[in-house]
Amino acid sequence: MPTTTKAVQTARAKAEYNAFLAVCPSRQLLERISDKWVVLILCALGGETSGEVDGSRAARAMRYSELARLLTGVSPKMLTQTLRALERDGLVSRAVTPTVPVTVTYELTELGRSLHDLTRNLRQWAQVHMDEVLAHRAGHDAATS
Amino acid sequence: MPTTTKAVQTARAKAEYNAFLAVCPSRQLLERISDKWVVLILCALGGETSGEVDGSRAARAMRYSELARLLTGVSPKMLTQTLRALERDGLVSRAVTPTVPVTVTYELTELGRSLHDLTRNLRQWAQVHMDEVLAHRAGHDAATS
DNA sequence: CAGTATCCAGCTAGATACTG
DNA sequence: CAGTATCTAGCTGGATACTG
Repeated sequence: MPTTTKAVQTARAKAEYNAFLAVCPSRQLLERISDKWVVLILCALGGETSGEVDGSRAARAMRYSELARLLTGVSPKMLTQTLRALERDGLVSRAVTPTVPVTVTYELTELGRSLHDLTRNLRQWAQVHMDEVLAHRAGHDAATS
Repeated sequence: MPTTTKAVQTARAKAEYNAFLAVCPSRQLLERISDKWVVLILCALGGETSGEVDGSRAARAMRYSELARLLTGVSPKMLTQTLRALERDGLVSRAVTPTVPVTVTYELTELGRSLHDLTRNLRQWAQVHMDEVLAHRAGHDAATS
C-alpha cells in the first residue's frame, strides 16, 4: 500500500496529539484566557482599570461603549466577538435595558470573578518574575549577538 | 490637512492601546505561556506526563527526541523554536553532552519550575471549573439554536 | 448606542526535505 | 541525534462602512 501509509500515520499522530492535548485541562483554560481582549475585558470588568495592585477595587458593570473607550484600539468586531464568547462560557452576563437608545451593560458572573482572581494571580507572578525573565532574555540576546 | 488626520488618530490610538497593554503584566506572561507547545513542554519537563493530578512527580531533564516523541505531532521546527524561546527567557536550560552522536537535554530552571507551578494552578482551576464553563457553553448553544 | 457585515493583510504553524 | 531551511495555506485580527 504505497499511497495510504503516510496519510494514515499522520492521521494517527494527529489523534494521539489531540489526546495529549485533551488530558491537559490547563490547555483548555488557556485557550479561553490567552486572548488578549479577554484578559483586558476581565481586567476592566474586574475593576483593574489602573496599573495598581491594591486588589480592592470592586467589579462593576460596564456599558459597551465604556469598554470600547477603555480598551483603546479595539475594533467593534473584536469587542463584540470577545464579549459574546465570554457570555457563551458563562463568564460575563449581558443586560439590556430598553431605554432609547438602548443601554447594554456587561458584568462578570460569579464564575467570571473566580477566573478574574486567577488572572490577578498571574499578574502577581508576572510582577514578581517578569523582570527576571526579561533580564535573562536581554542577557541571552547580548551573549548571542 | 486632509491626508494626515486619520493616520495620526490611528497612531495615537495604537499608542494608547499599547500603553494599556503595558500596564497589564499578566498580558506579558500570557504572551509567553499561551503558546500550546509551551504549556505541553512545561507539563512534560515538569513531570506531568499523564493526566494525573498527584502533584508529586519530579521534574526531570529530557532529550530532544524524547520530547518530540511525547508531544506527538510537533514539528521539529516548532519544538526547536519553542525550546529556544524558553531558554532565552531562562525558563529551561539546554545541556549538550559531547557523545557520538551528540546528546542534548532540556530541563526546567528554578524560574521555569515556578512557572510550572503556576500552570499547575491553572490546571487545578480548569479541573474544577471547566466543566461548568463547557456546560454553560452547551446550554447557551442549545438556547440559541 | 450597540452593534453587524465585509474585505484584506500579516503572521504563524505545519509539512517537508535536507545536514553537521 | 538534533536540529536547519524553505514554502505555503489557513486563520485571526484589524480597518472600514453600514444599520436597528
